[in-house]
Amino acid sequence: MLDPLAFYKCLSDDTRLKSLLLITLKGELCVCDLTQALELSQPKVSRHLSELRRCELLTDERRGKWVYYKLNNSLPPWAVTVLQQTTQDNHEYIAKNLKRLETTLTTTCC
Amino acid sequence: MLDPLAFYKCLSDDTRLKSLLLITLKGELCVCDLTQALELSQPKVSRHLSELRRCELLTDERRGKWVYYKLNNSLPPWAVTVLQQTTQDNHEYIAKNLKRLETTLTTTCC
DNA sequence: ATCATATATATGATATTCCATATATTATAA
DNA sequence: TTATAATATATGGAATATCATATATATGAT
Repeated sequence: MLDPLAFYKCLSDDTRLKSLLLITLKGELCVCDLTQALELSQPKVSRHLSELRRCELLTDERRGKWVYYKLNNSLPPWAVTVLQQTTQDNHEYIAKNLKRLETTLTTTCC
Repeated sequence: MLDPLAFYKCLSDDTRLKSLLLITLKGELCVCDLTQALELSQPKVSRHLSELRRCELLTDERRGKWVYYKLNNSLPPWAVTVLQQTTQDNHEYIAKNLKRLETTLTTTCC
């Protein structure tokens, strides 16, 4: 049931941490949203998201062509607190990506 | 001023995470306390503590033969919250080490 | 056929570990 | 007082393990 070490290993990579914080903030995002927001290759983003899914931090849901990721509903409360607190107090860390996310979301995404 | 990625990289190793949680719980501990509690080699513990100091999560203070480590007073509040919340809700993760800590602390430590 | 996403493999980069040794402090003996 | 030993901690260097990346390819939906 998610030990803290596995959890923090997930947070210890730039791509995964930013993805988690953006998803925490936005509720859910698809792979292409994150690919654009983070300015990274699709395989790279996909690979990290799949790891976050494997560790049960995220769940995925396909809707048409897109696959949306959101926080796993069964995350323990302490983990949710950690993600929310980190998101709240580190806005600069994701500011640039958030901005890109917002401008590409208004236009069509992928 | 401590970015979240650097912080979580520090928490992504078993030795470092357990050391941090034990120190969060106990206030301060010396290297030999941790060496015994974690049942690890002295150089291994020392190396990880020195990294936590380098990243400014911990500060050290020599008192006689012993070097005591505690949480850095200038840790940002969100980081303190994360450590406290993690310690509180993951007691099983450090239960065995805590027990060892308590039995060796009563006798002379090193 | 096209678009979005996932995976496999090879490779490179980083982190971790161990062993031996160095330094620092204290205690003890001559 | 100096010399020596004992204990606590830190570090250099080599061996190993772990992780991240790019490229190529595969799958699945429209």
